[in-house]
Parts: sequence; C-alpha cells; structure tokens
Amino acid sequence: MEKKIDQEDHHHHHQQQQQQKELNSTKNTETKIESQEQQQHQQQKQQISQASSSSSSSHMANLVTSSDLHHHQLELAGNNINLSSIFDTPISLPFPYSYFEDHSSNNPNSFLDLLRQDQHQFASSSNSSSFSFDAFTLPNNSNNNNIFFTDLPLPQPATATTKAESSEVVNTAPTSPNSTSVSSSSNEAANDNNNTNKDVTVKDQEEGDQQEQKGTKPQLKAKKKNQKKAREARFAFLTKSDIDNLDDGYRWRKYGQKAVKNSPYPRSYYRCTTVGCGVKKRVERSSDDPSIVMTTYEGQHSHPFPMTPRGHIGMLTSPILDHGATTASSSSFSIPQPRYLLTQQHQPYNSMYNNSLSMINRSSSDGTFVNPGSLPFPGFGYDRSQGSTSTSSSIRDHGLLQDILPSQIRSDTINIQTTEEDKK
DNA sequence: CGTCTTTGACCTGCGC
DNA sequence: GCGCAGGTCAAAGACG
Repeated sequence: MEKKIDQEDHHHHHQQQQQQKELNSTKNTETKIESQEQQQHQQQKQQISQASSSSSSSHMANLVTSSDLHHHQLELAGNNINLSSIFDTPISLPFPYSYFEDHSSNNPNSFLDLLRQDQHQFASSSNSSSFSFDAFTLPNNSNNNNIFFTDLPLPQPATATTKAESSEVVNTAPTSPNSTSVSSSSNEAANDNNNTNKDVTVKDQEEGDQQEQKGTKPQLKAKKKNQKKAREARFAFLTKSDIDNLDDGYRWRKYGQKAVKNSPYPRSYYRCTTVGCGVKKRVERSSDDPSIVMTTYEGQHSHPFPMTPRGHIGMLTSPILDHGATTASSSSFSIPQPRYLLTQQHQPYNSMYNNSLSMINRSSSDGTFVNPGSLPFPGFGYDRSQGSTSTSSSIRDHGLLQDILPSQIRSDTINIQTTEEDKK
C-alpha cells in the first residue's frame, strides 16, 4: 500500500519536476519576476516586522495576515507551506482561554485581546525559546482573511456556538520546543476567495439557505451544495513529522485521495467513523518540505473523546479533557485536536517552550501519560487507519513518538513567517 | 465477516 | 461553455 503511494508520489513528483523544468527552461522571465516578488515579500516582511516591533498596538498585526487570493504560505525554516484551500469555514473557537476567537469580533476577551494582554508573557517566555512572535514577520493585510500565528498551547474549543468568524487562525503549537506545528482554522471564504470577508461568508451561507429553500435541484446536489456552503469550522496545523497520518485518538476512515496541484504528495481525506459524526480531516505533506505534514480538521465531533474502543487511547486522553478542555466550556467536543495539542493546553506556556521534559514529567505526574520517558505527545503516533501494525498503546506511544522526536529535536529554531503570495 | 483502503468517476466551484 | 482543481462517492479489493 505504501509502495503504491510512493509510486504515485514519485510519479507525481516526476511529473512535477518535468513541469518545473519546462517552466524553468522556457520562462526565465517569469522566474525573474518571481524573484522580484520574493524580494518584495521580503521587504514587506521587514517593514511589517519593524512596524510591529515599534508599536505594541500593532502587535497582533504581526500575527495576522492574509491578502492574496489563493495562497497562504507559511515559511517554516525557510520552506514554504502552501496553505491554500485549507481555510474554508467560519470558525467558532470559544476556547476556554479564548485564544482563537475571531479578532474581528467585538468580544473583549477575544483571542487577540488575550494575546495583547499576554504580550509580556510571550516576550518573557520566548526569551528562552527560539520560538517567539518576534520571529514572525508577516505581510500586512488589507482584508479579514487572517492567519493567526501563535505558539500558544491550543485550548480546547467549546461547542460551535458562534461568533462571526472569517478569520484564519494559525496556531503554532510546537510539538516540541524545537519542532513546529502550525495550526489554523478558517472559513470557507478564506479558502475559496481569500479576498473575501465576513460579509461574503454570511452571504455564502445565505445563498446556501436560499438554494435549500428553492429545492429546484436534485436533493443530492442541494445537499452537497449546502455542505459546501455551510462547511464546518476547520482547524489545521502543521507538524514536522515523517508520519503522514498522526493518530489523534479518533477513528478515521479514508474516503478519498487526490493529487495536489504543485505538490508531489497526495492529499488524503478522512472521515470520522462514528455514526453521526461528520468530522473530516485532510492530511497532506508539504511539497517543499516533505517532513512537514499538514492536517486539517473540519467539523466538530459529536461524541466523547475518544469515541472508539481504541484501547488505551481513551484511557490516556480522557483525563486530559476532564482537566480542563471540556469542563471549561461544555460537554461537547468541537474541533478535534491531536492529543499533544490537547495536552499542551494544560501546560504553562513558559514551561512548554523552555523545557519539553518538564512538560513530559508534569503530564505523567497527573496521570495523563503512561509513558513519561518517551515524548510529550501521548498517543501521537500512527493512525491505525493507516495500516499501522501497532496493536498496543505502548508501542504506539513509545516507538512511534520516538520516530517523531528526533527530527523535531534536530530542528533548532524554526521561524514561522507568513507570506502572501499570489502565484497566479 | 466487518472494517478499512483504494481509486476511478462524479460533482461543484471558479477562472478564462 | 470549457477546463481545471478540490472534494466526495461508492464499488471493489485487502486485511485481520
């Protein structure tokens, strides 16, 4: 199975290389133009960085970015991650800590507000870490399609009650102090047209409702259309890992795989196998940095975490949620998160980025982790749906996580920057 | 036998 | 209208 994927990947990669060669050989001028654009982006980054450093009020502007129509790019350690088409849906993130609330909302306790409030904490905490907001040099934005970058631990969202959301939330939740995980969420408008704003999102939803009312088209089509229009909130994150499909504790069924444009790696589509739970996730690997996996969750689980009889997973993770995630908001589960993210939210920010081992110890001390000697991300291993041969949590949590760790530790400083590049 | 993956076909949205 | 790309469906096969 993996061989097939590899073959396909190689095939795509080969095609991609050929196309790239052709483009390079025949379009030198375009290459130059791209270089100029890159320089412009660099200049923009510098300008924004300077502006943000000189004004605390613009601090969040440094964290918020968006602009061009179809491409959001994250630069991780110099590699570009194309995030286009993953931020689709209005996201409601009434997290316990409100970290991800829409900045555009009037909520005084919005994510951004909290960030402002915690600015000093960020600064102090990041002093000892190579990972900080100061590292973000983001292009300025003129619209509401925002990407939030933060290395905050991910709070557990509550139910999808929603506020107006059109923002893209990218949360850098490092899987370790030396690795990077960028999570994000967004709305459909941001994906389909990054130049849109909240109004557009509302408009799309209204149009979907209108079509539903009309009922002129076949029910199936209408249904699909409505699904498209009223897409669930999405939450994406980047993980530097050799593993494509990380085990987040839920059971997923793969229902599709598509080749991604400009990427040799296919995108896999998964759906939660729990009846009535429409949560989906997409997994794709960065074409620029194959070690980076981008996982996008869509929707909110309508069942406890984890729903599945997956052995130790539930035993390991339930305490996490019981400690804060669910109790902080509601009984329902919303945006699915890998357990390492869920765990991180219970860790003091400083300790998280100062010393991963302290996080491991603390986690194990509260009974969250069974295997304190491995990694700070319990259960973050292969997804069984991927055909993992692991049959015990000890193997999965131990060995597989060990597989993840080395590469993460190897990468010392990962500066995350956002750039907006219109490749068109 | 149940679960899951694979994969071609189909649908939808969007740009030209 | 056409082509492209993303997303989904569903039949077939693999696997334990």
